[in-house]
Amino acid sequence: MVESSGLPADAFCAKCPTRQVLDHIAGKWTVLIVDALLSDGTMRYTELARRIEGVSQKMLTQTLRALETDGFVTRTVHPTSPPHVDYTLTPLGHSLAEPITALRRWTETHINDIERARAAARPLPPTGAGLR
Amino acid sequence: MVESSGLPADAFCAKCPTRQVLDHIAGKWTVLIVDALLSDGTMRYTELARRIEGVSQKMLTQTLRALETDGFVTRTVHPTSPPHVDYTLTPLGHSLAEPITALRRWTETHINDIERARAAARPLPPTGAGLR
DNA sequence: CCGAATCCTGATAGATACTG
DNA sequence: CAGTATCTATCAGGATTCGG
Repeated sequence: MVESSGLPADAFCAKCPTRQVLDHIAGKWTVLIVDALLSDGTMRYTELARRIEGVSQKMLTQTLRALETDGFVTRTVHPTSPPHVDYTLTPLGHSLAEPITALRRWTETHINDIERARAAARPLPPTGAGLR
Repeated sequence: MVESSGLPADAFCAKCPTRQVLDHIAGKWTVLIVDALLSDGTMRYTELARRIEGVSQKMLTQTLRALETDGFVTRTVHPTSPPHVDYTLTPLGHSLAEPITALRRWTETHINDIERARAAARPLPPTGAGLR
């Protein structure tokens, strides 16, 4: 597996472009956006905003633009009033959707085990999950 | 699939614990750490630091602790001098490794398509994908 | 009204230095 | 060796604003 700069794709190497892409994909909202578009086909901006609870307009726009430049979604503006913007997955986006859906599914399936592990790990967690 | 609080697991719902877990898993370093532990079995702190280029000590520690409380890795301290700490995947961690590895593999496989899309999208920045 | 850009502020990642 | 403490740069989120 060799990419255009002639080096092997290796996500463990900080320099490899794979790393940047992985960082995008691993982003908080990417999983949910791609997943939503996979199940619904084409969605409008506000449909996505409503579907993905808790996302801000800023992050939604920002993530969608990143997905667009990476070639995962296409953005179609209908010059109507009120404005109408459609987002849909490209073939590349569809192929990305597979591992991404697998990840969300895994999480939903194993949430019980994880919550049990959390309870067992720390019998008294007040706040601040990280180290501080 | 119903979790302990009696609600269906739904990552699209902001309240669902699945969301928090997904945020962890989708974190920048989690993918690389779990993946490294999968291939190497057991690794020491500095082995992980060396393997995963670009990770800071802070983020490595923080991510490892999160993985530990979520039940994905076990942390074993050998009371020797110098200190010796081993990290290894739990069975739950192993099962998580499958979708995570799939994601990294996908990225490494499709990096060509993505870079092509990026070049086509805008003759400008690769990483500054945010809106400005 | 929808989609998005801007400004402001609190949280978070990262670099560096220090410690048992 | 394996972290911790601290400081700083960066980024996410909220509110507001704007253009069609």
